[in-house]
Amino acid sequence: MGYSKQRELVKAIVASSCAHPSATDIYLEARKTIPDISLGTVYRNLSLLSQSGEILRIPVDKGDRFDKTTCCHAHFCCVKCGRVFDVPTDGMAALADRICDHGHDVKRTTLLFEGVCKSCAKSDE
Amino acid sequence: MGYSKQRELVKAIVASSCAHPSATDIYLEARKTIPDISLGTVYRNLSLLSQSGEILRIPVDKGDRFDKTTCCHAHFCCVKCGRVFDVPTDGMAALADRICDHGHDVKRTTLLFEGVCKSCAKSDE
DNA sequence: TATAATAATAGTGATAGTTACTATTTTCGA
DNA sequence: TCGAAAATAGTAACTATCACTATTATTATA
Repeated sequence: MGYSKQRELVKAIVASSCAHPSATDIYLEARKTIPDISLGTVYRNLSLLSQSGEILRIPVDKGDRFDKTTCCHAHFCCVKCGRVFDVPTDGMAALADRICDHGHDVKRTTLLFEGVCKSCAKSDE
Repeated sequence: MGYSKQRELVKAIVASSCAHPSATDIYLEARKTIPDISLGTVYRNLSLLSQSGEILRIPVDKGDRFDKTTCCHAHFCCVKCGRVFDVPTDGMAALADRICDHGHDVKRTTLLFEGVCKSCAKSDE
């Protein structure tokens, strides 16, 4: 994997965001810096970066979301507003180990909780 | 939700399968019994059945998969052959409880491991 | 049982997220 | 500096899923 300012930008946007942006979010943000960046380039780089482990792909109901890779954590996604929250957790590594004991090779772990977040529940009343 | 033989069939197919079939898998299987069942009907019933908790929807990389057991367990998906394995686990409910303590309302929990399964790793050598 | 209201269907078309393709441009080593 | 390799922009294609509509099946009721 060589260098391109587009890939650096995509990585920087994911790294600086706490909102778990979608590919389209990242595309729109990237266009502020490189106006003619193409959506395909954003998708390709998101795939490359998540394959190499530099960012994390979160498979949510409608389209994927992306996260900077910090330590192992889970996500909570509100089915109403679509926001994704981080959930610190431990014990997941132990579970993955158990699968590896069976001869499988775990490359990626996704723990996702979905429901209605506090503020959406409030605005429902 | 009333009755329809199409919905019964979709439910029966999911209930009798251990392979975590996709919507298309279920559609193809259903056509053996009801040749003119439509793909839209399969999708609609899969949505209805998973909403009512009669079956479980598993969001995998490419398209969703469905499972008969709705009791809490995780999945391991092989990125090579696409097969989905069940992973029994406990402690997930405790995690969901912790999120609820923050005022959120957890409706669905997805714990997905991805990697290369034993037999795919073997056939790689 | 007959019938009217309701729900579900088949078939088709539309949508959205994502990937593939190609000609052009950029990167980077020699 | 030059040329091979990689990356890009732009567009088109693909796939999973959902929406729409006329028709058919189910169900409640008289």
